[in-house]
Amino acid sequence: MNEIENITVGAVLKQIRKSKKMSQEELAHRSSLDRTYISMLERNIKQPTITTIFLLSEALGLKPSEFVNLLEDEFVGYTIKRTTV
Amino acid sequence: MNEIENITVGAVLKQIRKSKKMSQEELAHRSSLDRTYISMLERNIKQPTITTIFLLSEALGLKPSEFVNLLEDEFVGYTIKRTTV
DNA sequence: GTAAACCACGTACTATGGTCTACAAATGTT
DNA sequence: AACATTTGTAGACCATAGTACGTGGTTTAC
Repeated sequence: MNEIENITVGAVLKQIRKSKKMSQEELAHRSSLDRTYISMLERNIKQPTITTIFLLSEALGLKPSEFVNLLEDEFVGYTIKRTTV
Repeated sequence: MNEIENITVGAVLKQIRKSKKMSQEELAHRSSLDRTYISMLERNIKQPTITTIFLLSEALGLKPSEFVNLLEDEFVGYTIKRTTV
């Protein structure tokens, strides 16, 4: 079984944002988040809280559960192993 | 429009956990999270990251998107206002 | 009653979410 | 080429996610 430490949103976030032809700066403005933070999310350096998921989804025009559903598809077959046990 | 600062998972989390007749400690063990942290989530003192949502959903036997869908239903009509603008 | 399970709650601590400023490196446009 | 737009990246900073310890209070069962 494949193991990962965290759920990362970079691929999904970038894909949706590009499909909406939106820049990081525009997404940052619409979600009232920082542009450099959006960049970090897309490069999988940070992971968002549930509130940030809601903000991003709203700004991208889809439901948070739809966003999360795309994450599920990406991480099918993976289990999360906690490093700090 | 009703405004909130954060998405809180307390009500949904507690409801699902109780419906599965699971204690906080058992949920903590299954999700490899701390029991007192589960307690804080249920009392809306902390908000989880997306990884924690996945861990909790897995432990509770539902899909993360289903968990988030329940949150959506709870927060229909609410907008998130950022305090730290 | 008393034991045992469950949970609220406090405090202290480490790790990381998220902001902000600034600059470099791509990428696109003409 | 030159210019504008977009994105990567670093470093400092504050707020909070998450752990770990304890204590006390409530419920359920014997």
